[in-house]
Amino acid sequence: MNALAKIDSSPIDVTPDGSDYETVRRVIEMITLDYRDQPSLEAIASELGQSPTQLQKVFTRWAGLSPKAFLQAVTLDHAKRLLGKEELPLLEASYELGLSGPGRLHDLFVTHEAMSPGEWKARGGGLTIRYGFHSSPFGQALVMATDRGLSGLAFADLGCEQAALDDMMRRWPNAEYVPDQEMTAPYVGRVFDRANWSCDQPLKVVLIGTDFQVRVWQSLLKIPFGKAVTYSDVANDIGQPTASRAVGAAVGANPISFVVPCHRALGKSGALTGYHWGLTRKRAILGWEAGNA
DNA sequence: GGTTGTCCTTTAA
DNA sequence: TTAAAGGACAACC
Repeated sequence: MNALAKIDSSPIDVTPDGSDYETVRRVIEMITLDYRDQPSLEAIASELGQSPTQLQKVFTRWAGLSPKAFLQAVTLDHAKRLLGKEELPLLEASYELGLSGPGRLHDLFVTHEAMSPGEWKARGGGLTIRYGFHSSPFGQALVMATDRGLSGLAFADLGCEQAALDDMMRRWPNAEYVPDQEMTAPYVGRVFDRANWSCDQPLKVVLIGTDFQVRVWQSLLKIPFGKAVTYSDVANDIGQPTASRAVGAAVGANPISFVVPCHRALGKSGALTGYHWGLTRKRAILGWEAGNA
């Protein structure tokens, strides 16, 4: 608790555009709330008490897209395009690159290791997890790491940090948690700045979950930037074509959001079906990827 | 759009 | 080991 207080008083703003997210979030909410009568830029701007040009600037800086283009990028139509016709071969193709050894999983270049079932059963017992809050392009980011690598990444809107922390701590109740912003800070720059995505220094992540969950997450890691798959695609990929619904549950339990790109999993129709940290954020991330492709 | 069918994981006896 | 509950689904009114 006092840990939180300390965090609040000394936020580390690693990403300069982090504060833009609050504006962007509200724009997205407005757009999707009444998408039928597409509000004009002027209408949105006045609602937020900003000038249209100012809003345009913030938006473009954040997304790499104008509000209008962003709007396009978040439509059902565009989602279907992400799914594409050739998404299955794509999965197959990257398959052999996959699980053995440090490969090019994820454009972020991730090496991962999974916890053993025994470690999972211990519910994090014997594990020391260091954590810290940092601002990110998608709101406050809660970063968690063990000495073996990144183990958790969660999001929270301003003022809701405690809820996110509770949520994450509930997953591994027996672990020991130590607030340590200095230790977690470097991950933020590493993860959210594409310039730092390279294979020279693969990002180490630790997947803590059941066997099934880990298989699902590994499958997600193979989805390239700017692409998307359906839940049934993932089910196919792990060799259990009828388990799409269980896949959904596993995707939802993903502890390292963004890095494990659970936002690139869509319903078969291309509809965004759900997101643990809020649908708005899923839209934001997808739109951001469209603008930073 | 809502509603139902199905099937697999999880969790708790 | 078994049983019950329930899903970020998908298909079908």
